[in-house]
Amino acid sequence: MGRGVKIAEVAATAGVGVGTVSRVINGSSHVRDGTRQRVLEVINRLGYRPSRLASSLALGSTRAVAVLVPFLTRPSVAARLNGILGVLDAEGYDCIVCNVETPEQRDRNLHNLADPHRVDGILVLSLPLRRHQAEAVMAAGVGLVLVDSDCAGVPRVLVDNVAGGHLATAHLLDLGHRQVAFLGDITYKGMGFRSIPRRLAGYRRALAGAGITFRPDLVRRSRHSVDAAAEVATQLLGGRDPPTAVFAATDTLAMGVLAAAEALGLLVPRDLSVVGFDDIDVAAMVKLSTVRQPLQRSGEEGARKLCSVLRDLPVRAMRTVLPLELVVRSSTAPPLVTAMAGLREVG
Amino acid sequence: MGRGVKIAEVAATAGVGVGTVSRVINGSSHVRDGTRQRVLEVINRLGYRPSRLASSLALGSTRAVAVLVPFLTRPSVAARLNGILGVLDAEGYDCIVCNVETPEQRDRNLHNLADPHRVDGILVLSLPLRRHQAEAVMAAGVGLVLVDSDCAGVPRVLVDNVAGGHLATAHLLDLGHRQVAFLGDITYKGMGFRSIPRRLAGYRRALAGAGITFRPDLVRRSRHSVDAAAEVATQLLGGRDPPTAVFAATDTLAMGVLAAAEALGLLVPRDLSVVGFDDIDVAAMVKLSTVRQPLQRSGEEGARKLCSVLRDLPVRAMRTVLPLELVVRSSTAPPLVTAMAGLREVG
DNA sequence: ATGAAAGCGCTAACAG
DNA sequence: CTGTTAGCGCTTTCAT
Repeated sequence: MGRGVKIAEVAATAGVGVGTVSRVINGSSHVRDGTRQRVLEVINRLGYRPSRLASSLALGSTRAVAVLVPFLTRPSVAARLNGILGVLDAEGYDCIVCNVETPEQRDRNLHNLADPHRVDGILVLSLPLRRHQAEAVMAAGVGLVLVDSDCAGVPRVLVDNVAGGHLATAHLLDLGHRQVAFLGDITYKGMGFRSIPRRLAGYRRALAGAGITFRPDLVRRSRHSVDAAAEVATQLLGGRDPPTAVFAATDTLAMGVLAAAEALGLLVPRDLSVVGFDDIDVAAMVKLSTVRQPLQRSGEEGARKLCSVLRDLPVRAMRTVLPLELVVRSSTAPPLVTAMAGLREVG
Repeated sequence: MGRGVKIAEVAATAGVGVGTVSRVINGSSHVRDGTRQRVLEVINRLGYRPSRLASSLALGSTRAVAVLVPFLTRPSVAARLNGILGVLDAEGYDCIVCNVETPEQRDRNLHNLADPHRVDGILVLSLPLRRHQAEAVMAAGVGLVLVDSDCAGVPRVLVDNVAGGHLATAHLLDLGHRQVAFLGDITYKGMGFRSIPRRLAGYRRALAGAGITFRPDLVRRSRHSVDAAAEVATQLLGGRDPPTAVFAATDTLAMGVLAAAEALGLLVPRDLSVVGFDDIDVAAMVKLSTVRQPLQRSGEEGARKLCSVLRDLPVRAMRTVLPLELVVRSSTAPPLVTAMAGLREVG
């Protein structure tokens, strides 16, 4: 054990040149077996460990990638990040995580991470990039891949949120609901998340497809927390001509709707149907019907894609669209009127 | 804009030496104002950006720290990590996140992260370290701080889990419960988390303090997921001589108990009281009484502590104990028998 | 105040 | 197969 043992010392002790030691370390085949043993022995005896910085500088690669994530504490984000870390670890990359909560943070990070020799690549989660930002990164020779976000010319993995919004809404419509509300989140000034507006588009499309006129008063927004959603939902459900069903753009928002319903004494799904989006862990717990998207897998695919980029391998698909799936649990049912009509018919 | 502009080119263009350019970049005061302007102008014109690796190597510091986290997707972990990232970002450190799910991963990471010039410091979350591991890291000149984990001689921030377990149990006992169960998680082979065993110790101490004999059959374990906990809780509650209350060692486990109760048709808190631990976001949502620990803050304190270590500042406290607080919501109430006795008295 | 030069520790091309 | 040497790009004495 020795502090600060350098390759030269190992070479000298083993009676070889530094080149040979380097070859041994990096598993080059062009080293006689005896020599290798001797070097290895000295390395162990001296407790030598190569300097990461030095080898990275010589190699011209940091063997690290950064991931830009908005709101790390959201379960959906953590799930994606989990997938990313898994493959990056397996591929031997360090993963620098940058939590982003404001547009300034996003831009600052995006800029700084493009510094020479800072990271080999960047994975951006959910945050839409402007063309020039993406180009700046790539022009700097830094690999770039987007997850849950879109930008032409940049490798990306995403889901069809319009289809997802349609899926959720159509489920409610098929059940017989005619007053279906939409609960989205407020636009985080400047962050420009695109997923939720797209889900809203899907909602409108489904309505139109069913010949139902869009009621702007049934579209609400709240901050992205259970409490905030509950508050907004309380107003919505307590107002005049309330909906019999609501499509909440994320499971977290749906939780708020559920809480509001309970507080108002509404039984779900008897008095109110609710469908969410994402299928985070708690969704199953509260038996929420929801649109499931492969969160962890999106992270894995994105990370794999980045690894390809970094190895200069051809990216298999510039744009990978992951499947969405409606998971029906017990937060959705036909509206009371329909159910009663059914009874009447039967009777 | 130029790809690969190096400091020498800037120096040449500005008609100065590289030393001067370096001084300008790093804000050294010993540069004439005119010179500084000229250099700055050239830097901008050429689009020069210093190489992170090169400066780090010269400086002998990576300006990066690693954080070892077990099970990133657990809400409590994400909350802590969020706190860590916040202060590290503010302090200008990159944060490499290493997710750890097995003892081998933990040991491998701990070993590799101690490579020279890999990171300046390591923050370990919840994972207990053996003395020799901690010493190896520190001996390698890498800063080390523990969060939610204990190890003499290492700066750390934690809570008193024994006291927490006592707090939760005493609350139930004070309510009049006499059959109080404990639900912990299975020992993750080799990971050796210590928090939950300590909470169990607090539970036993509270029982003893109330003169109640410990019933081993009331102590159960499950994997750390809502589903698994629900399964175990179902057996517990459906068995002979079931408890009237359960202290679940984490909120996630408590969720399982709640789910099991509902499935069995037990009303909470009328037929069963439940108290959890952590106070993660969902706890409020399901109105779970719980022992709150400052999750995000623990991360912040830990990160701050690490920053002190890295700056060779004296660490204010080797061992910071954060406060615990009982949050009573509506998952706890007196047991039915007691409530009825009370009624009788009144009547 | 500023230029020249010696590292920081390793990799890789080149010669042998 | 292996030793030597020239970088990788920046910081920092040490002179001037």
